[in-house]
Amino acid sequence: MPELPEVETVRRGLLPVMEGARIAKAHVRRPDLRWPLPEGMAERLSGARVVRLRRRSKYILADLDRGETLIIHLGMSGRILIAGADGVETRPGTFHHAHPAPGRHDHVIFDMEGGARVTFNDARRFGAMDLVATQAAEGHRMLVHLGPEPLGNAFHENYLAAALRGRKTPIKAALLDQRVVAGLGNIYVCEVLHRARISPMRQAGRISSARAAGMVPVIRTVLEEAIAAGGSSLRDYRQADGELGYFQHSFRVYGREGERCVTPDCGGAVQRRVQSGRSSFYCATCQR
DNA sequence: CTTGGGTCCTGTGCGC
DNA sequence: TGCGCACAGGACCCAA
Repeated sequence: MPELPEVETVRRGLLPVMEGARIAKAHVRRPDLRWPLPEGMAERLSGARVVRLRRRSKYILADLDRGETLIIHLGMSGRILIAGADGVETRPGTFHHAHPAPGRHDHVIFDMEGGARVTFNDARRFGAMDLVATQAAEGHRMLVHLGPEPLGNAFHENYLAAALRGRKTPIKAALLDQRVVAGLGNIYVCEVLHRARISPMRQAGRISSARAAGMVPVIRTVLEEAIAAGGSSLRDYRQADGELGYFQHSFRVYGREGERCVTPDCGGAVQRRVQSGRSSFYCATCQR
């Protein structure tokens, strides 16, 4: 899926068309995403104004002026595409021809006041949406167990060291555990561990407090660099405006099996190994 | 409680 | 060119 940097990039792309704007009409074309969409979602969204577009971990939250919040998760393959209002009224009475026909995996469409169209597209349908009272959003079952935001103040050296203490699971799995820290996925965990020179197989609880603490600034830096680059474009993921992010060019290990390790004076090679069903890319020479 | 594995779904790219 | 298989950014659910 899009991980935190990609979701943040999507949110930023949506800001100009969604925040402060009214959803003229919402269309649900396929209600069976990961879970069934909430009852009457299209009707409840149509006519509502988005007062704020937030992000929590890999979730986008749209607070509406009706006291409800739309929660969106992109799953593995979810995308949000924006089609501008350009050419909407090529000539009078042709509004319905302004946007091309929806594609096979365009499951939810928001036609914004002003003509822009926001489309949720998700081939694998691991994505999810729910619409709940804004007051209840933080306590939603998808959000309530999330750990701290890695770019927020609650995520700090002492916290991470304590969170890993005593854990027997490999550090790779611990960092993927959204209760430990919220927003990392397979790619960024691989990148973080390489920069921190920690083996993905090392037991989380066997990392010294100092080294555990040292991962905090690495996590922040990797995520901030990725956000600044507009996220990573891999397979079908793109920014909301269709532009490609370019952080994938900055990957040091992810997808680089067989290449030389880029750590100065290391000389090792990047290896791939499956851990609990996910590929870990790492250098066995400098990651310990 | 923690941990590991299977599962949902579709598309793509590779080797033969 | 066609076919089958491995693999893909997530996270829930259940068994041990």
